[in-house]
Amino acid sequence: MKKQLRQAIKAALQECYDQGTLNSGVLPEEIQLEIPKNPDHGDFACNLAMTMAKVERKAPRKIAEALVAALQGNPLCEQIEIAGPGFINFRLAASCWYGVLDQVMQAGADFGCSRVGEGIRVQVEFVSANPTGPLHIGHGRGAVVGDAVAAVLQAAGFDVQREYYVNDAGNQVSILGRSILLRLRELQGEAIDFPEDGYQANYVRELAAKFRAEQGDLTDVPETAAIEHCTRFGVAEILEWISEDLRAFGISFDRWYSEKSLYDLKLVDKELAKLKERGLSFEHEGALWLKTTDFGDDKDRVLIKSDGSMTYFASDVAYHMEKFERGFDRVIDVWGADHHGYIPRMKAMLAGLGHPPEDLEVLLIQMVNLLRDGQPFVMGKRSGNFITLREVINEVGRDACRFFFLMRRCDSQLDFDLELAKQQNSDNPVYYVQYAHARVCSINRKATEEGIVQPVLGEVDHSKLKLVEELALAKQLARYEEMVVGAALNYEPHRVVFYLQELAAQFHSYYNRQRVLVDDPATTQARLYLVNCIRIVLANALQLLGVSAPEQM
RNA sequence: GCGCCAGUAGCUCAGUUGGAUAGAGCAACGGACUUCUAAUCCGUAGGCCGAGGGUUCGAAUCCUUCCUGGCGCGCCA
Repeated sequence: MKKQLRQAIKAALQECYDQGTLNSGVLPEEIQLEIPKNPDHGDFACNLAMTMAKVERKAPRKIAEALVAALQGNPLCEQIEIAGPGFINFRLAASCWYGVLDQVMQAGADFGCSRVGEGIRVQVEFVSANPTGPLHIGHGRGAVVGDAVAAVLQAAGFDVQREYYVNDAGNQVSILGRSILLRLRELQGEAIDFPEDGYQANYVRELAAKFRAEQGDLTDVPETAAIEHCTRFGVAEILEWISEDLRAFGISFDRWYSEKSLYDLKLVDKELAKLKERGLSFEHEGALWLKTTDFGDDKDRVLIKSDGSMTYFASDVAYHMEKFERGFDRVIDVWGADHHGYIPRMKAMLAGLGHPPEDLEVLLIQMVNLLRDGQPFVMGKRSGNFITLREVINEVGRDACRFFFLMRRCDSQLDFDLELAKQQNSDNPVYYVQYAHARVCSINRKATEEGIVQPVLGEVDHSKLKLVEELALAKQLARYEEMVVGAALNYEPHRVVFYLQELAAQFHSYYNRQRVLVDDPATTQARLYLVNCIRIVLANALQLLGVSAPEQM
């Protein structure tokens, strides 16, 4: 719809030049059309006359007059007005808007999908929590946002892969291994002195007990090998928990990428060699550094420590180089906001290798403040005082939980009060939206009871839809695809949430004011058609968020 | 000290990438169930968009200086 109008304006502009009513000959790159807040200003407003005032050296209103003269008689438009400082306001014919109903019916579950991202390969890496303990609430937010970002990108036609990076190498997991081993010794009756930096939580004891039951006591095994055994066991077990938790949340990954495999396959060495070859790394005081300051970082960064061990950064560099070698055009990382200091060095690394830094997009997910009855929960993996994501999902439900996490822009902090989220049962916006869907289903059930046949595509008399709220609903549906594209290009799934709330509100209002099943069969058919289009769009949008669309509530 | 994010109604937040009179939801107040589901709807009230300065036809939005809150600034992961 917007495209057609834009095309018409472009043609009108050309006509003005041909006829000499406008002279600059400048063709703007993009003609901006926006949906005005105030419905009195029409369906679309165009600011072209104002932006052209400078090059054209004419008053905006004069330019607008010339354009409007050229646009007269266009069948798309019912009314064209010049308003305010020089806006051109378009009101489209109702028949244009009701055309989208047929598009919704025809496309069904695919309505809203587009091809703007066609042929572009995108990887979304998210969660990627260390496999040293169960997921907590902060991971949950990143998980849902990452999943929804991937979903809107897919809907916009991008070729998307979801990946989880498993930090199964390095210090943290070997601390886990040592912690398990110590608990194992404890089970064997040894008095142990549990270190400060060990994992104190109870699940480590459970892992030790399970290890003992399955693999025995490790009595004659040398310490380093024993720790390694425990590490592998612990990582595998915990990854199992994590993937179960994510499944419960409706999230699955195309690939789980092991950090350890980077080392096993010598990929880290290989990528570091490439950096050296390009003169991007240098030795200093026995360590190997990456010269990130040449590309906007404020310090150079260590890749190999003077004791010969690799930093985390080294494997991250190798991992991201490898991502691009796999052929992704764009790589999206979803991180906790506390890692934001890491972005400049990653972008610097890419720039050094000749990639435009924009190819890597880092989404920072701000903290979740977990509360219960207004009291803050102090979280810490090692202290053992935390609520797992699983417990939260069990307590407040998957739909409410996902919806809640997606309601805000990810770069603002989120207070999550468990009692509030549960208590909100009737006030929670997720039910409001789901209820709208269930209500349409209920109308359909009633229609079937009364022997009314569902309307068929192409056999509906749109002219029976005469009310302003019906037209407004059709316009809202027409906006859906563009909203999804915007959410995808900006990585902002919360737009889908706000759209859903608007559409549901419009529907509820309509429902309360008008009956769908009325005496006149043609009107009944037209209204059934309209509300079922609404149902389809509600379901499609909820699907993007990973929230269910119940038929009955 | 330097950097990142945020600051909009009493509370929680949107704000179409610079557009016209700044919007929702809670909370408050007043109404609507003999109807396809009241988990709903209708109405009232609520504002110095953190503060100052700048950019222009036009600023909550862009630039700048402050203020407040959160988070970072290791040869930790």
